[in-house]
Amino acid sequence: MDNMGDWEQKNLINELAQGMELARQLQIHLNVPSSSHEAREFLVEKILSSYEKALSMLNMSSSVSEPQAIGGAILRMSESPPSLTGSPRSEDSDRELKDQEQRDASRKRKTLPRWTRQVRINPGVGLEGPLDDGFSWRKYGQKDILAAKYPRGYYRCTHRNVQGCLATKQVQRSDEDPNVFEITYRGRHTCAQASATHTVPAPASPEKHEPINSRNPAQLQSLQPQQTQQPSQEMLLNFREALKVQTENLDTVHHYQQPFPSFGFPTAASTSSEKVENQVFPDSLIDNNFMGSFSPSFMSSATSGTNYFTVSPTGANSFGVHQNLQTSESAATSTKNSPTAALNFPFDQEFDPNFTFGSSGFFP
DNA sequence: CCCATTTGACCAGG
DNA sequence: CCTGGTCAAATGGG
Repeated sequence: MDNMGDWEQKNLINELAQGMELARQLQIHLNVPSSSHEAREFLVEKILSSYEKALSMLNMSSSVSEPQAIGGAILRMSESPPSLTGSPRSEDSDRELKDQEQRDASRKRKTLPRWTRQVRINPGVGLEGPLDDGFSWRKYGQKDILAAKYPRGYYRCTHRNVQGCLATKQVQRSDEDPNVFEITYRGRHTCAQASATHTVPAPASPEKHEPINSRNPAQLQSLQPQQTQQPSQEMLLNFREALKVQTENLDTVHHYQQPFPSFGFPTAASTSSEKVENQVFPDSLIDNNFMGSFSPSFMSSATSGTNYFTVSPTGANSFGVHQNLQTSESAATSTKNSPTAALNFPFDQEFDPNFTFGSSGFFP
């Protein structure tokens, strides 16, 4: 970051500023009922592409010099250059012909977007679990990967059967830095994750209701024909989570210190986005359109900083996400006999610092 | 009793 | 043939 040329930085700022401007426009559009779908869609597209550009700039400048040194952020699209762990594509095993839908899906899968996020957890303290992104995942497999010290965990969206949500993620602990997890997401969530605040008129299914305190970051961009899927979803989700916390705090305490100490939103809200959210953005809006949860001040501060996410046990706990939290927590704390679970520290595994990643296909 | 995780087998692509 | 990804029966926790 420091080594980013000014011109580059300028471009970046430019891009972000534009994104902000577009977001503002979108905001206006959203408040005008007569605004057309197309117009909104269009704006969203532009905003997304704007962020995409900005991100790629960041990635370029950071990866050229220090791949992940700064623990920086690193969202990568599949098209982007190699460098990432030699995890090639290879996918699509449409053996799941159970649904004809899934067939289409499997076909789609080839084109499914894939992006990787590196998450650094807080060392030291035992608990590392909550690499939680707000979605509930269900583990469906684990595999030892050649040339990788740690096994890779496979997760799919919990609501896959019910809603046909094809989102998937893989969690791979980094070889060199055990505090870093590479999480590869595949596909976008189409499920109306919990928080049936409104949405699905599902007849009060006797399901286990998430003990969600207030309401879970509703991740429902579902019915949107978004073909171009991007990491944005992921990021924005995090932003919203942060925002959510702010909102809550604003309700009660008007002076939040650090809702999430090491969550990677250091100077965020430096401008203290005060009541902006609640007023400017109606609830429904926030739930339905993730863009809506952007307050200019928050966005600018958040995006200008590093966009990597460090997870701290306590910090994430306060987010009130459970499913995942529970599982990972139990795995990490109660230390099961098997070295698995999303983010369980395989302390019980061999731990030889075999830093010779040069031998494997890590580097050409 | 229900449901998520575990774990070895299975499958398809390279 | 090897490897990564997924399935599904068994397992265990709540």
